[in-house]
Amino acid sequence: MWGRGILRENVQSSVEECAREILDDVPLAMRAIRSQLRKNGAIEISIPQFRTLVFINRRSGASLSDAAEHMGLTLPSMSAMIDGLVSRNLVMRRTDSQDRRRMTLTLTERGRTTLQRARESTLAYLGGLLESTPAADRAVLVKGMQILKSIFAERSV
Amino acid sequence: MWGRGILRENVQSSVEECAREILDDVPLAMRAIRSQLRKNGAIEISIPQFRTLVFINRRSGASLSDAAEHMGLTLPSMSAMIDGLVSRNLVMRRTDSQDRRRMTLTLTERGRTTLQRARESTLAYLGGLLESTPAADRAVLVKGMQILKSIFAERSV
DNA sequence: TATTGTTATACTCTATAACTATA
DNA sequence: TATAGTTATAGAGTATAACAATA
Repeated sequence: MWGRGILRENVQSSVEECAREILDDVPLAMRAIRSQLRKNGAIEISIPQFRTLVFINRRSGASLSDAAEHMGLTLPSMSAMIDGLVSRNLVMRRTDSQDRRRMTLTLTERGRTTLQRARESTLAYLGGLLESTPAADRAVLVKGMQILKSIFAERSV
Repeated sequence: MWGRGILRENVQSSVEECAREILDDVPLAMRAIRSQLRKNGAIEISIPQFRTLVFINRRSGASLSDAAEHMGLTLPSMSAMIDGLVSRNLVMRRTDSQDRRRMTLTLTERGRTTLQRARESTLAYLGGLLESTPAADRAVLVKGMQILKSIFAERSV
């Protein structure tokens, strides 16, 4: 079963080899995803915009600070990004009635459909690339991604 | 051996599941790498700059067009990026004596040391994160990265 | 005429510093 | 005074359109 595709013998790997592979391959994948996201048909969005929409979709009503912290951005940076999303009618920004310093963020209808279409189109693109990959390799890839996530999840979000 | 860490039973994976993991996890890893690269001590460089330095280091004397094609950028974009690297004394840009339309790119001494230091510092950061990861998981991660690379290598250079 | 690159212009992403409004 | 956010400003990264130089 193992060994049908790329996976072969090694069941251990040095820290150094692993770090090298991550540094070499993650940026490669990222660039492909980014360029795909930018030709999503009608409404183009960037990776930071996409990630922001994902966050607001999941945490509807979150504040600007919440979003900035999640994305690892400064408040002015997030404020500018939300400006762009609001001006494109993808996000609604309203003053919190409880604490009038806070801004609450929610997706517009257009924001929801844009997010969903971007996600589906990118998944379809990735799916196309994965069609010719053996299922066993895909399983290794999925496990690898989950391990990758577990490594970065604590520190960098 | 398998199953010591995160890896468990599934040896197959659907295209959809796999695509979802890639789309969710690659950007997460990318952000961590980027933020690390930006605090490399003395000389800060961005991911695109880092990748450009890597390319020029490997293909010393390559032209602007070569670099642009490798990075998937337009010529004006790459021209601007090289402007920045030249002004920071990391890259030398000279007219090719054979074909005077072409610019040949090489690293300066400072470019070489900057690249090496950035690479080592980022690898050290990744290595630190990987210390507590079981070696069996690291092996899966390495295989996963290699599969990831093979998927994107053809299409998106 | 085709290729290689640059300049002009514009928009997004990001930061720091200084500010306003609210608590 | 402390917190939430905006405005001012600046620099990198990216694109398209128009241009110049060379082949």
